[in-house]
Amino acid sequence: MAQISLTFPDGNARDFPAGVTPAQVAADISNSLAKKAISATVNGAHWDLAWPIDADAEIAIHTMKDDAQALELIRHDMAHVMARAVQEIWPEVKVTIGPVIENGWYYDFDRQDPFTPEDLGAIEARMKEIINRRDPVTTEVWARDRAVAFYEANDEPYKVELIDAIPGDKPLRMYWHGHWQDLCRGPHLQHTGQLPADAFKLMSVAGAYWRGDSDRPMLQRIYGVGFKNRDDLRKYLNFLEEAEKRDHRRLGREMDLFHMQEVAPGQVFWHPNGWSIYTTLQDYMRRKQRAGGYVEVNTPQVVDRKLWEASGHWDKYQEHMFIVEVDEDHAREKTMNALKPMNCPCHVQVYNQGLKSYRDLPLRMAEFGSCNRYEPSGALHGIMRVRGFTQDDAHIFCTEDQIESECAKFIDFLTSVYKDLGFDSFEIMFATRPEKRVGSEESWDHVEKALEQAIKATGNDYTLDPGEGAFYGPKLDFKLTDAIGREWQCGTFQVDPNLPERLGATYVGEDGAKHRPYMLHRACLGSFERFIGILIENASGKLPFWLAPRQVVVASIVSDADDYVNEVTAALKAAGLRAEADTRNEKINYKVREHSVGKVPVILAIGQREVEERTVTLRRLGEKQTQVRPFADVLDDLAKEAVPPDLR
RNA sequence: GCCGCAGUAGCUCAGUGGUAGAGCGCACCCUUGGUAAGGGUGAGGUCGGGAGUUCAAUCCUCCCCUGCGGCACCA
Repeated sequence: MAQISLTFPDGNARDFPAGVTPAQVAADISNSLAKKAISATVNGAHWDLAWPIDADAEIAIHTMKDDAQALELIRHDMAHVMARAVQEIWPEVKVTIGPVIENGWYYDFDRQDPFTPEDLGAIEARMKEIINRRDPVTTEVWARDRAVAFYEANDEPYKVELIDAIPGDKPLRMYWHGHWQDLCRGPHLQHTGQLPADAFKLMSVAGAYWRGDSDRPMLQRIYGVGFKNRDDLRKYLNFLEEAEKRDHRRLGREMDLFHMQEVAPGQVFWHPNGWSIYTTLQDYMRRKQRAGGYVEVNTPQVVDRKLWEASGHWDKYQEHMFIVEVDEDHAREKTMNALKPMNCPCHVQVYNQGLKSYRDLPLRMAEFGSCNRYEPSGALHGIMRVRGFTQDDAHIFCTEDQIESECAKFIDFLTSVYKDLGFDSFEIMFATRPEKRVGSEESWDHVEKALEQAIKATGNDYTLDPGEGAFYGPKLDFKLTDAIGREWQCGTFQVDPNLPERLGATYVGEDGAKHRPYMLHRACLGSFERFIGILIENASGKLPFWLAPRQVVVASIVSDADDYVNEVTAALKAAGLRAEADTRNEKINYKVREHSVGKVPVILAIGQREVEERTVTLRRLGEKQTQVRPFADVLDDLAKEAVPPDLR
C-alpha cells in the first residue's frame, strides 16, 4: 500500500498508509488524543476525523481546546440536532438549510404553522434527549442520482433544489446520526454526545425567505446560540442583557433625548436634551470640515422630478422617495416633486453655477443635508434607521489625478473625527468593481489603484470586498467597533464619474478645453440620527463631558442653600456650561439617584457648609466618592473639560 | 414590503364578555433631609383606530395603523 507523509504542527513528519483518517492518526499518537479529538485541519481545510487523506499533507488534530474548530463543530452539529428534534416531533416539517452564524446557528423549516415560543421549549428538551443518545455520526458520499431519488422519495423538495445547485464535480455528503440524516458538507463531531447539552439555547423564531429571495416562500427560522460550556453561554446571555440596557431607545427615554410617534413614523422628535447632543456634534463637524478645506452649502428639500430623472434616481429609487405632487387649484404650475433622498444632484447644481476652472479643484462641498427616504416599514429601527435624517455629506469635485490624495486626506480626516468621538480603531472595506458597471476597464484600473495607494499612504490595512462597489465606481466603507464589540458601518468614500456626466458638470482645463470632473461622495458619521444612536449605545448613555446634554446639575441639600445654588448655576452657565439648578423639595439621595439615572456627568451638591465656605461637593457619575472643593477651582476645571476635543 | 408577536395612565406592566388596577412619575401638603427613591393626600384612561358578533366588547372576529424580533432592503 502506498505511503503518504503527514507533517504535524511541530514540524515532525510521519508516514502513514494512503487513505488514513485523522481518527487513526490520533489513535496512533495516543489513546487519550483519540478520545479527545474532534476534528483535524488538513492542508488548511477543516477535516472530519473519518475522512481519508490520500496524499502528503500538513495535519493538525483538534480537541475541544481549539475554540475556532470546536465552536464551529458544536454549532454545526447543534443545527442538525435541532432539525432532527423538529422532525421527530413534527415529521411533516420539511428541512432546508441550517448554517453556523456568529454565536450559534439557525435552521430554516417549511411548516404550515409558525413555531411558537412554547414549541422552542419542546424542541430544546428533545435536543437534549438526542444528545444523550450519543448516536455516532457518519458521513457517506452518495451519487447525485441516488441522493435526488432519496430526497424525492422522502418528500424533501428543498434538498433536491440544493443538490441541483451544487456543482456536478463536488461529492455529495450524506450525514447521519442515528436514523436521521441530512445533506451536509461537514465536518462533524464523532457522536452527538460530544455536544454540550447545557450550553445552548434556542433564542427566537422568525420568518426568512427561502434562499434569501423575497419572491420565494417564507420559511420558519429558529435561531439558537451554542457554546462549549455553560459559563460561556451565561456570559453571552449577560452580554445580550448589557446590550439591551444600552439600547438607545430606552436611554433616549430615560435621558429625555427624543421621542417618536405614529403621526411621523421613522422621524425623530428631538427633545431639548437630545437636540443639544445633535447641535454640539454638528458644531464640531462644522469646525472640522472648515479646517479640512470644505465649503458648506445648503440645498432645497423639494425638488422637481426632472432633476431626479436626470440623475437616474427617479428610475431606480422612485419607490423609496417621498413624492410631493402640487396639483391644487391655487398652484400656478402643476408639478411633481420629490423630497430629496440625497444631496449629490443638488450639489452638482451648485457646482454648475458659473464656469469652473481646474484651478478651482479640488472643490470640497459639504452639506448637513436633510434627506427623506421612504424606507420599508420593516426596516425602521429607533433613530438608527429612519425616514428623515441628516447626513454629514460632502462631495469633492476633482480631477482623476487628485483622487488618490483626496482619498488619503479623507482617511486622515475621518481618523481624527472618530478618535475625537471615542472610537480609536476602525476597519476599511475596499469594494471593487461589480459585474454590472459602467466605465472603461482602464478607468476602473486607475481609480481602484488610486484608492489602494491612498489607504497604504495612510498606513491603514483594508479588507477587500470584491464585486461590491457601486456600478459607477469603487468605494471604501469604514466600520467602527463599539465598546461591546459590535461593528457599525458609518463612513464611506465613493468615486463617481457617472453623475457629473449625467448632470453635465465640467471644468476648463489648463488646455482651455472642457473636461469632466470626478465626484467623490463621502461621509464620516453617515447620518446624525444613526450616529447619535451609536454614540449613546457605545457610551451606555454616559456621553463624554463635552457632548453631555446636561453637564452639571447643582443640587441643594437644604433650602437655605438655594440662593447659593442659583448663583453657582448662573456662574457655570456664564462660563458656557450646560448647567441646571435643582432646588426642589427633595432629599439629596433622591436628587443624586434621579440625575444618575439621567446620566448627568457631574452633580454639585450644596448644603449649609458649602454656602459658608464658598465650596461645592462634586460627585462624578458612577463614582461613589465626592470631593469638597472651592467653587472657583471647580468652575475652572469644568470649563476646561467642556472644551470639544478639536479645540483643545 | 414579508413572517411572527405586541399595543391598557407620562413610563413599566397586571386584569376581566357587564365601560379598569398597581408601582414609578405628576400636583398639593408635611418634612430641611449630607450623596442612588422620606411620608401623606390627590388628579390622571374613548383600554392604538375602524367595522362586525352580542342585550352588553378593553376582552371574541375581521380590516387598518404603529411598535418589537427577524427576513428582504439600505442610492
